[in-house]
Amino acid sequence: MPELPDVEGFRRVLSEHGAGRRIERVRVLDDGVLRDTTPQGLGRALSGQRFGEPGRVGKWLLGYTDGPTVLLHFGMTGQLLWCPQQAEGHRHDRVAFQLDDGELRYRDMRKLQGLRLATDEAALRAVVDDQGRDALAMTRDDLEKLLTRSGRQLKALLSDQSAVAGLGNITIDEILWRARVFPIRKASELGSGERERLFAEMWRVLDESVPAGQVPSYASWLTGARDDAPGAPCPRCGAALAKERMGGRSTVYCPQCQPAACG
DNA sequence: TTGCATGTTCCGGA
DNA sequence: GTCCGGAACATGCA
Repeated sequence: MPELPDVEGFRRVLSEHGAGRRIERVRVLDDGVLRDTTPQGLGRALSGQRFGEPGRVGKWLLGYTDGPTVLLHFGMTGQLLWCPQQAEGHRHDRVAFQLDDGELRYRDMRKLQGLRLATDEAALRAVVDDQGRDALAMTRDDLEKLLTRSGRQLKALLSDQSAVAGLGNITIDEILWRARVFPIRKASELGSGERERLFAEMWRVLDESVPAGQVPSYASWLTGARDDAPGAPCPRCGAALAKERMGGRSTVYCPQCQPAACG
């Protein structure tokens, strides 16, 4: 699940329930998600601190406090939930930040990523500086430069978090399908009309997804048909959708709307 | 039992 | 240096 829109949703959860509140205690239920700290270290660093207004860069949620910053990455299966007191536990709860009337729980089945603790500016920078311009902050000019200067395949380029931060597999397929561009076209070989469509559709997909806290599954979107690909009809033209591995990721596209040859 | 999954990182090779 | 594919990570499901 977690791509930029999802992480924006988790940021809202942290903002609504955590900002300005004191962390009474940190419960680490599975230290397999701690990347550069220990249960004791995390507890010592954060207990007694107050959460500030959280931030986000790409798929990283930045949990600022009066002191250190806790950085959360959700991998493919992570979530952040607000659980009032007495709420039942879940087998995939990994870390819980206890506040006075409930707790914020980091839940993650696969533990592909996890939590990091940044105790100073340099540690925070180390993570943030690896990220490219956040997709939501990208201007037309930013994307223009990125595309014209790179000979890489679009799918791979847009998946690269150091190039554009926040886009994930589902979002990228959706954007490329709406812009009618074949996923492995070389970025620098796109025409100006195609670059313009890419920017417009990136903006539209994010604009509709961010308030929803996920890339929504609509019948008129590729998302509504992709689970049944290959073979499911393209919501736009009815041709059979294709599903192939491109740029190292499973990719769904419409051979009719997104022809491999320049169009 | 096998293959696949919406993420990232590391490695070898072109 | 750039780019690509493949494997690895941990877990559940069809």
